[in-house]
Amino acid sequence: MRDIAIGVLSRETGVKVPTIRFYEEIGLMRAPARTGSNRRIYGDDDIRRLKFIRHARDLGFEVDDIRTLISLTERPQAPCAEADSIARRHLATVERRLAQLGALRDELARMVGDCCHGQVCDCRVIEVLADHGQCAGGHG
Amino acid sequence: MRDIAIGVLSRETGVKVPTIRFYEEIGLMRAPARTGSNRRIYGDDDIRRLKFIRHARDLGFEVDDIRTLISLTERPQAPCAEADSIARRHLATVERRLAQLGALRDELARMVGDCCHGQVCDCRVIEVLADHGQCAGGHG
DNA sequence: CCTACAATCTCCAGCGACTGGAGGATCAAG
DNA sequence: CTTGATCCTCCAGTCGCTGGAGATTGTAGG
Repeated sequence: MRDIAIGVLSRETGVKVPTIRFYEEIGLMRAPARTGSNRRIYGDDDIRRLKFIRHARDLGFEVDDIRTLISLTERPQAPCAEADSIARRHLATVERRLAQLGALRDELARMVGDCCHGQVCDCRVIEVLADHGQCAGGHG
Repeated sequence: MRDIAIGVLSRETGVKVPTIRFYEEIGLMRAPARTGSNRRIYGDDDIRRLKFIRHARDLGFEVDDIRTLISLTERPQAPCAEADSIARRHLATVERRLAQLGALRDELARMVGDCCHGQVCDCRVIEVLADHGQCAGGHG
């Protein structure tokens, strides 16, 4: 078990130092041991854990979900139904966002494409924004 | 010009009352006239403006961009190049997000699909999250 | 006219997920 | 011994809202 300083942990995981401390504060990372001069000492476990957290965040999982996922990794005999359902729920969210974003892109593309590059008073961009009726968008 | 109370404005635009006040605070909505008893009085212009704001927010434009777009609508003779460039920039952002989210969906779908619904120790969801190498994800 | 109750007002704290600065202590290298 | 990097804690700010407290005002019914 190497002794890893927070800066090294940061470099190895790509998570900024203040963010690591923040993760400790909110209980995603456990409070590590300290040196005599009060500096945090991490080990390889912490690198793994932080990479897990970071990866999950990159995938857009919320902190609460990550907390659950981590507690699952600590009970490896537990059925994985819960992990599965978190992932499924998240997948559904992502697919919803994807659909919304696709519609949004189409609308933006149309706005930009139709713009005759003249004056604002004739600008499709402004017009589309001003007239809600032109768009099929939901939101949420 | 009807006299419209903030609650009516809220109902007509789908923007919550505190949000309207917030928009006033940050200068998206102008400060309206008041009644003798200090209540905000809006007009039809304000409905239009708030709908514009809401629509732009729904489309994911940031408040700063909306501020610019609004100031453009108030100079209708100005060339629309700026509105166009804001929309283009936003379109590019949306397309980037869309691509990322697509990759994310694929990864999540794979995670969920590969999960054998057994124990956590064999769970693909957990495994994929733990092993960053398995994923092609960038982030930002 | 009185009573409810709804709507409004201001102020301010909180959300999520960080980010970064101030001001001080400590460490490693030259 | 000095320099500069790193670390510490604390706290305020980011963005775009959201909602509660506590006071006031408007409106409808009895």
